[in-house]
Amino acid sequence: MERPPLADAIIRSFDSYSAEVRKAARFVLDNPRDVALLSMREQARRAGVQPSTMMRLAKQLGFDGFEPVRDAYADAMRNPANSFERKARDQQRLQDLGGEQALAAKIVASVTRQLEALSAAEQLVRLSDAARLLAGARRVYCLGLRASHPIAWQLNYILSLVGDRSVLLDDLANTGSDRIRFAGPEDVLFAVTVMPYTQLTLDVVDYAHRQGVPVVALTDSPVSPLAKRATITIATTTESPSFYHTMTPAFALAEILAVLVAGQGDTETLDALRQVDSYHASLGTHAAERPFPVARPPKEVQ
Amino acid sequence: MERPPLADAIIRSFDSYSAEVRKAARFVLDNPRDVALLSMREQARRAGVQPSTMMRLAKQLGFDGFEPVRDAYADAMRNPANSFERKARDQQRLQDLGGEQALAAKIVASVTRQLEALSAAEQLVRLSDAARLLAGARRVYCLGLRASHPIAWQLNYILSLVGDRSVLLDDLANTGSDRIRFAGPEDVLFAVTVMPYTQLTLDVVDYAHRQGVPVVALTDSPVSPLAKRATITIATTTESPSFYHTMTPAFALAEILAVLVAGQGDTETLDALRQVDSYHASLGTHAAERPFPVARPPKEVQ
DNA sequence: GCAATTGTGAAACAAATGTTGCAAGCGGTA
DNA sequence: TACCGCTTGCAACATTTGTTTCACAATTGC
Repeated sequence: MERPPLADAIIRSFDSYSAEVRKAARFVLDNPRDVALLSMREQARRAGVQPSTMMRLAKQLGFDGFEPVRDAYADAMRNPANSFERKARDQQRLQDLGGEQALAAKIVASVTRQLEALSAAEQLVRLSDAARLLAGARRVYCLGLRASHPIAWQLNYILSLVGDRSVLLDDLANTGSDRIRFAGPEDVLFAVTVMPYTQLTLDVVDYAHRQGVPVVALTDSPVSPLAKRATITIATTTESPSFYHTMTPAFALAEILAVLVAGQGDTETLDALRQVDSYHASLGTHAAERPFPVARPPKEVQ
Repeated sequence: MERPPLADAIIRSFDSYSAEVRKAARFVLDNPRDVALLSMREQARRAGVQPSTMMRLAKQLGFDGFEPVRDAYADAMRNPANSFERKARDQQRLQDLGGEQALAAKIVASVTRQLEALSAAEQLVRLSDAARLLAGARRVYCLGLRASHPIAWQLNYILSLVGDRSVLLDDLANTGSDRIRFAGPEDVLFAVTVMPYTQLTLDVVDYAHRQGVPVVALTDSPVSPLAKRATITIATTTESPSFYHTMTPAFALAEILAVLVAGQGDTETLDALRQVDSYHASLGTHAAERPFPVARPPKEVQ
């Protein structure tokens, strides 16, 4: 299914839909396969919408009911964008369209391969060990400077959603890491740096290590200078076909780690999320479209 | 669906089936797609067989009923790339792992699949279009708040390595986006937000749009509120098996986009990188692990 | 050739499906 | 305030679904 049947039509008239119908349309756009594979009611459920709304969407698209819509999507799935054929064609197009898109595709391929490798057994063990360590900590100090900033920030952000134990060691006026002074053996320092290693990060980790603070290191090698000081080292790759190394695998790891740590909280996590939700609701932080990040009933949280 | 789920099992025991069940099995083998897309009764009709016979086939295959069979085929259709074999293997491994590691593995798998999708032809076209637009801009304003911060930050960071045209619209004291006042039609605003959309981001984009500033939007749907104001919309997914949506695909996109933009600079980019290198060398930002100054052309800079 | 076993078709079931109609809710207008 | 049109959720509808049951037919072994 290269281009889902009604995608264009939906996008074109999306603005004229009502709020609920939009939710339905969103679902259809995002999950074209499920339109054919799931019952309408099930789709309504997942889209967070009444079955009647799916009907309304179908009718607004000019159909008698939802079944014809399903049929359209089923047809599209029957003659598959023959993955073989299509890949060949895509490859061909890359050749034609020159270096830029080819480079982008190469990077995607490279990063994808690196991500896949993250599900190696030992990685998972490391991750869950690290999660347990972080979950048990009084406070979690997050440190990632320069290129590693997004990674540390992301961990701190997600942890901050579900509690107040996380501290981001970053600030204006070069005072970011000062708060590490208050860390002790019952805390944990989460530190990120990859080659070329940021000196300040190493220094702070060194200090924390001497103070007996356990360290979870996210870095690019088990023999990186960070790893030496770390209680647990999570290693990832940063290779990229371009001039700039990629931080995407590290970012993914931090995200997963954060989710695992939050998951250890269980009910407290859910409470905190609900609280975050109502907080932002009363502040009007978000454009009103759907409740906070809990996209679906959070039954998968553990 | 390279290899239909139960093909092997069916072929293996085909001979032991009765005449009617064989008809059913034959149909399943010949029309694997229809197994997922049609109702069981309809399949029975087409196979020239009673519904009960389909049931019997399912039970002979070791299932409780026909629905699980359908599910198996539906799963196979959802990610055509993943061969059945591989999925089975992954599934097996998940069983062996604890809930926590299983969740981690699931997230990795999900994100990997989403990343793969980024190399679709239209995505690449969008990316390179966006890159061209950004490369031609006088200034590039980067805006991403809350969960989208790492994405905007990353683009700004990489662009800052190779020039001084990038401005991050973020700051202390809620003054972050003020500088958008200076943007005009010869600049570009790069804005990121996903559901639930940050109101301030939408407002700023709105303002910039009215000022005639071209907008490159990185968001989660072609019908997101961001997309309406955007000159070019790059859409990505954020689904995750966990309670928190993933920003990893968006992060990867930003990284790639940044690299493409930097690549347009060519010689200037290389000059800038060399300069960055010597700058950090003289400040001692990085731990000297690598021979310094860089012997080879500096293709990797932090 | 008969009994026992197996395979088959038809009818019946509850559950789930697609669809419809209606009343309550909402925001804007007179 | 009363009214309007539009949107939304709910309950009900007739079908259709997957599944079970059972009587009958076919096949088998003796």
